[in-house]
Amino acid sequence: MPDLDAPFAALADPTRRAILARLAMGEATVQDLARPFAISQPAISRHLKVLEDAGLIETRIAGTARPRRLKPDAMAQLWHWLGQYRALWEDRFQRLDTLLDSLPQPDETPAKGTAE
Amino acid sequence: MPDLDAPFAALADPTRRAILARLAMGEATVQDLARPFAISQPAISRHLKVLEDAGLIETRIAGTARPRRLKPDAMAQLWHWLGQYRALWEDRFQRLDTLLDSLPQPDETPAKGTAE
DNA sequence: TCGTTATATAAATGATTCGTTAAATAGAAA
DNA sequence: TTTCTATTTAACGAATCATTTATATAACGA
Repeated sequence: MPDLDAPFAALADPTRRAILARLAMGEATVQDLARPFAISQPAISRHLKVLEDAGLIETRIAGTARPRRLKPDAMAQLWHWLGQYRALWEDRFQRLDTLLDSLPQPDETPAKGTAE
Repeated sequence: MPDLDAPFAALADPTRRAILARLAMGEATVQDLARPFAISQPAISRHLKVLEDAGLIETRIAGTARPRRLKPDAMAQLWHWLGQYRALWEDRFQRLDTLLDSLPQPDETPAKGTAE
């Protein structure tokens, strides 16, 4: 079982998620990634190190530039890990559907729905 | 868009993931959850607070006990967020398959005993 | 070579996290 | 009431994290 701590921790930061969203559109250099943010370039470099240590991105060396690209496998692993629990929320939805189907009319919604 | 920081951060801890795995089998009290771990019960209570603040679990009050139960919706949201990137890793696999199909032979393995 | 650009690393600092033990709270039971 | 049990909260230290500024490295171009 791979290490899940690092990738989950890496995703728990909005700057890093924004970096990933940018990289989903293609390679980008540190400069490209630093530009839209109000934080310094060294801070971006450290975020990139966190992402790379977590296996979420990889680096290519091109002259003095180091374009980063997404490495989606790590995200796929988290996706599958969460999928372990999929039955729980789908079961919940299914039972909710069943409940709704069994209701006579959707006339008025009751108070707050702590679905049990 | 819901807050993703807290749930991702909550999952970046093996003790908390183990707690979730236990709760996937049904409600459990703090005592139940503390037993298998080598850390103190107050430490477990704090982990539970982190999980609850992240929306991953909820608490029911039953006398002096406070059984926790899973709240899978938060995990479903993370699952969907990761699913945004699904095309990337599936595309990667697809291209890998295409590449493999286009190769003439499964080239020689560096191992020596190619038992045929 | 020398200067510029792209990026990383170091040092300093403040915030957060994770664990502990001790004390507080609140219901159950006697 | 008193005492037990379940749990939270407080207080604290060690470790880690995020950010900044300043410095280092490394490749390019003149």
